[in-house]
Parts: sequence; C-alpha cells; structure tokens
Amino acid sequence: MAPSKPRVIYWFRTDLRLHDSPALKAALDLKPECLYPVWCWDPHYVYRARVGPNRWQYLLDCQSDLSASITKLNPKSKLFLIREAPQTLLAKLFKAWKITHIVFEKDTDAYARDRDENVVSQAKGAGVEVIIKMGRTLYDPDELVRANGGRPTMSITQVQKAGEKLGEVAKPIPAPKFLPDPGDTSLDFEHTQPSPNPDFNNIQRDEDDQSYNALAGPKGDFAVPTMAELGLKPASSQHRGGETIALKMLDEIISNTQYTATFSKPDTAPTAFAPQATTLLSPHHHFGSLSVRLLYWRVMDVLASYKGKQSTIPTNLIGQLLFRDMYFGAQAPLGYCFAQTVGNSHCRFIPWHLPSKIDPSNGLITGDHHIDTPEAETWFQRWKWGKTGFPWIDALMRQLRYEGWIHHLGRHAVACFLTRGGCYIDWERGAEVFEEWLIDHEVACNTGNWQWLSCTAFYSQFYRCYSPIAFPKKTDAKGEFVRHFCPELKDYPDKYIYEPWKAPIADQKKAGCLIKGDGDDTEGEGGMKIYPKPMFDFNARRTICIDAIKNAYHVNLYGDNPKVKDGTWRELFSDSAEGPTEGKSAKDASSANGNGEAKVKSGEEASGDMGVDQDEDEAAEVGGETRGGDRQGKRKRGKGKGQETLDGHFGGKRAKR
DNA sequence: AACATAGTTGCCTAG
DNA sequence: ACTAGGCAACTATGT
Repeated sequence: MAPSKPRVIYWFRTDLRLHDSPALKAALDLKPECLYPVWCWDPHYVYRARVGPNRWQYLLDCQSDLSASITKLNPKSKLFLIREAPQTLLAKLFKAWKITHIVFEKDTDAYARDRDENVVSQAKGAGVEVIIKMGRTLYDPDELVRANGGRPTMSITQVQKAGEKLGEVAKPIPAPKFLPDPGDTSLDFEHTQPSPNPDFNNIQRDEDDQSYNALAGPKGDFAVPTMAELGLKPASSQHRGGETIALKMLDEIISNTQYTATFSKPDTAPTAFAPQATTLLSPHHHFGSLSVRLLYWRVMDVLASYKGKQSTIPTNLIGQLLFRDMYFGAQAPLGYCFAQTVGNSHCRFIPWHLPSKIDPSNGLITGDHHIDTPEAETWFQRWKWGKTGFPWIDALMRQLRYEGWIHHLGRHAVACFLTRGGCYIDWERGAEVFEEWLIDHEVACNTGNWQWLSCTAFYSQFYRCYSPIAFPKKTDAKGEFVRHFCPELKDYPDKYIYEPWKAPIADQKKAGCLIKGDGDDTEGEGGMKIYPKPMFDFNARRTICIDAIKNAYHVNLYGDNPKVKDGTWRELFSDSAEGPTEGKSAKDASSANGNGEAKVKSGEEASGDMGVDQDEDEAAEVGGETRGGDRQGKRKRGKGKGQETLDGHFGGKRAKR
C-alpha cells in the first residue's frame, strides 16, 4: 500500500510571514498534496489578553498582508481564518479535511505552551503527526536555559555564554517560491462558541463583538475580520503591520550602514518622533512579520564590512536582540509566575501600592487589584491617562495610547515614575497598561522590562532614578515632544515646558493654558486651556521611594517566599516604610514616613490582604502543578478549596541571601 | 576569601 | 558645551 501524500495544516500564530520560517519550510519539505494555511481566532487573545484597537489593527494588517502574499504564490490559497478556539477547532479540522500533519512554530509563552500541549495530545490521539520548529527568537529559549545550567537567563552575559555553547544563530531561510493548493475547505461540523468570561477587552468595544458569529466569517470566505466585526472603533495609530512593510523597513535600516553599525540604544533620543530614533521593528518581531534571525544576520553582514567605529554588544542592534532572547530565556522556565511577583523565585517582593489580587485556586494574578490607598489609585489613573501634571510623563503616556509605541527610554521614564521613582505602585499595574496599549507587546519582554525598571529583577541600581524634568531636557531642551503630545502646552516658554507649574500666572495666560486642578478639566473660561498641577512633589517622592526600596532590599524577600503568600511579610516591614506595610498596626502609623507626608490609608483595605486572599492562607501543598491552564472562564471556581501552594514550584534553586 | 570592577541607558554641581 | 566626580549604594562576576 503506497503511503498517501501528506495533507498538512500549517498553523500560523505569532509567525505571520513567509520568509525565514523554519516551520513553514518543514511543512513544505513534506511535499504535501495540500497545505492549509490556518489561523484560529483564539478566545484567549480576544477576551483574556488585554488588547487595544491599535494592536488589533496591527494584527489584522499582518494577517491581510500574509494572506495576500499566500494568494500571490497560489491563487487558490489564502490565510484561512477560522473563528474558533484551536483547542476545539483543530481536532475537527483533522477529521473534516483528512489531515495527516500539523506544523507550527514553537511558542514558549506560558499560555501558548498549555494550548499547544493540548493540541499536540489531540493530534496524537487522531493519528496526526506534529512538527514544531523554533523561529521566534535567536535561540530556542529552552535550549538557552539548558545551556545556562537550567536557570532562567537573568543577565546579558549569561545569554552570551549560553549562546556560545549553542553555536551560531540559525541562518535565515528564503521565502517559498510556491505553495501547494489547499484541499476542500468545507466546515461540516458544529461551531463551538467560546465563553467570554472574563472579558478584559469589553472596555475596548463600543459595538457588539461579532467575531465568533460564523466559523468562516460573515461572508463564509475565511476573510480577516474587520475592526467593526470585532466591535472596535478605528485604530488611532499610524503604525501599520505586515511582512511587506517589515521587509521594506528592514531594507531601509540596513541600507543605512552607518546607522546600523553605530546604533547605540542609550544614545538614541526618546524625545525623537516622526521619525523616531530607534527601528520600530519590535511589533514586527512580536507578530513574526519580521524574523529576528534575518535582522540579526543582515546586521552582522553590515558589521563585517563597516570600516568606521562600530557600537558593540550590549548597546548595538545585536545586543537588543540578545536582550529579547534574555527575557524569553527568563520566562521559559518560570512559566506563568514570570509575569507576576507572587510565586516568582526570581522577582523581589516589594510592598507596592495597588498589589494584584491572587486567585487562591492557582496562585495566579486575577487581573484585578487591591486599592490599599485611594491616593495611589488616583495616581495610577492619572498616570495611565496622561494627567500627572508632569508634561514629559503625560506626553509619553498619550503617545502610548494614541500610537501604541514609545521609545524604549520613554518606557523607562514612565515605568520608573510609576514604580520605584514616584508613585511606588506595583509594576504589574504598569505592565497591564502596556499590555493593553503597546502594538509591540510581548509578554516576556514587557514583564522583564517592568521588573528591570522597578528593580525587582535584572537590575538593582534603584538610586539611579529618572527625573521627569532633567531626563528629557538632555535630548529636547525646547520640549518639542511635549508640545506635540500635550498641545495645550505648546505655547509655553522653553524654560517652563517640563515644569509648567513654575510659570507665573501672566505667562500661563499668555500661553493660553492655566496650570490648575487634577486633570478633570481640560478647558476653562474663554477657551483657556487647563493642564493639571503636578500630582506630587517629585523630589520628595523620589526620596521616599528610594528609602523604601532600600528597606525592601534589606528585608530581602522573593516572590516565592512563603511570607509573601501568607501575609506575614508585613511583620518584616516597619511602620515607617512606604506602601501598605502597616498591617495590623495601621492605626498607630498615620503619619510615620519621616518626610512629613501624611499617609492616606483607606479604612477599607489598608490592613487588608495583600496579594493573597487571606481566607486561603492555610493552603497546603496540593499537587505540584499550578500551570493555570484553566485561567479562562473558571477563575472564580473552587474558592477555598483545592488551592495549591504558591511557593516551591521552583524551590531550592536560588540560595537566599 | 576579600576585594575590585562592571553593569545597555541618573542627577547635580563644579570647573 | 563639555567632563569629572560626588552622590548613596544595588548585585553579579572575576581575580
């Protein structure tokens, strides 16, 4: 009996490209009789990941461009976009389309691993062969971790050393010249509707979500959804996705050999816009519309022939890619806990304001947070919406919201301000906002960078604190960036542009904008604009925060410490510490931070639970596995029962200091 | 073992 | 306009 020719599903996910795809090459090497390029509209992304309109649009751009490129290679083919969860859909497709193989690119994100394990086991049960190839990073994160002694990669030198053991980064593979026909695409099976619970993206929609109305879309043609179908208003960002654009951007960067060879991240201006100072390739790497290995080798080619003085690792473009791999290598062994403090063996515990609520059933953050003081919540909201009264911070947050991208050092500035250098608010709050608004949001990189900036992992020089006044002055003394994104300040004199509250009233009136209030009003009498007063004395907050971090470093708890989970960490923090540290003795510590700033504690939650629901504190070890595969839809299940320990999954790996 | 140095990206003042 | 050193002080790594 001659073996029948392979009938292959190529499952596209975060690899929306045809060039340099080891997985796609593996699919084509099977010489299949038919190849189905498939995208499953995953409810995890639709409901559970936070995604604002700009990243939705970027994703649709990538899908449309990829689909067009597929059709260009084979007019019978396209990206078949099917509106159902992969966990329920793929097994039905195996049967309906007589599939023999499924091929996809490896994804080491915590959720992706769960999803893919599920699909792999269903494929095996159905007799479908699975082929998985790495292509998302320079090195396979799991191999990188193995070469790092099984430990998460926490520094760039570790990545370099581990990388050397793994040998040369894979050379890019050319895009295919042809693609096989797809087979019959009938969908003669029941449509499994997802449960939109929780739905973190409800706030993004102003119309009904119709993304799951029909398996093959409203026209039955497997088309890429429209923003309207998703219930979303149009994107505000000018940044557009897609492999075609990505390759053009790459060509432009590489053709500027001086830029490519001398690029040095700390020397690029975060105040530069239109054009920005860095490459803006990160969203393409996120969606896979540009291969990082292609960028790597094209940069290496330039470096090999460029005669002038070059920048070096870690500040050059190669270094940037190594940092990306470092974060993937930090995330890979830590799983879900990498994205939070509680349970994370490599993240310092600091008693931030607005700590996450934890689901006792799996030890994972729920997406909701405790409000330990109303003041901190106010600061958080003003930070998020660009109304802090610090123009540099507000301009960055508005650029983030409108355009979905800000310069890396701008991210430093706003992240430092929210956490260790201003508000003393939990980095998880900031990471959630970035997750929602960034077009290049990558869970490993976003998490890692927030830990870096909050000095909870990767970086520890907390006394180096970004000033919202001095820092932007270095590259933009005239405040052009602020004038663009905070136009109400556009006529302010240069000397007041970063601290407009210092301008005399006469100057404020002359510039057509009064500095007053807390951001609720934007326009006053006679068309006079209003910009808020600064929400605190920055230098005073800076001192409070540095003292508090220093103290927390001395207490020296990590996220996997039992005291973090059971609440007894409070006993280790004196009443004079910033943050919700007073615990049971809150009443005695009303104004005790030594800087004359009376702390405002809400009666409701000041001495309440932090990070963990206290009812659940008696939790004992119940099995070793808390991967949280059931995060969607069932997070309120089993309160008080079946909870598992938050610590010990990665126990014994790091000697505590 | 004790110590020195480096670490992608701080700020301020004096000269 | 630019640089050097002080500021107060963290961890990881190497000798």
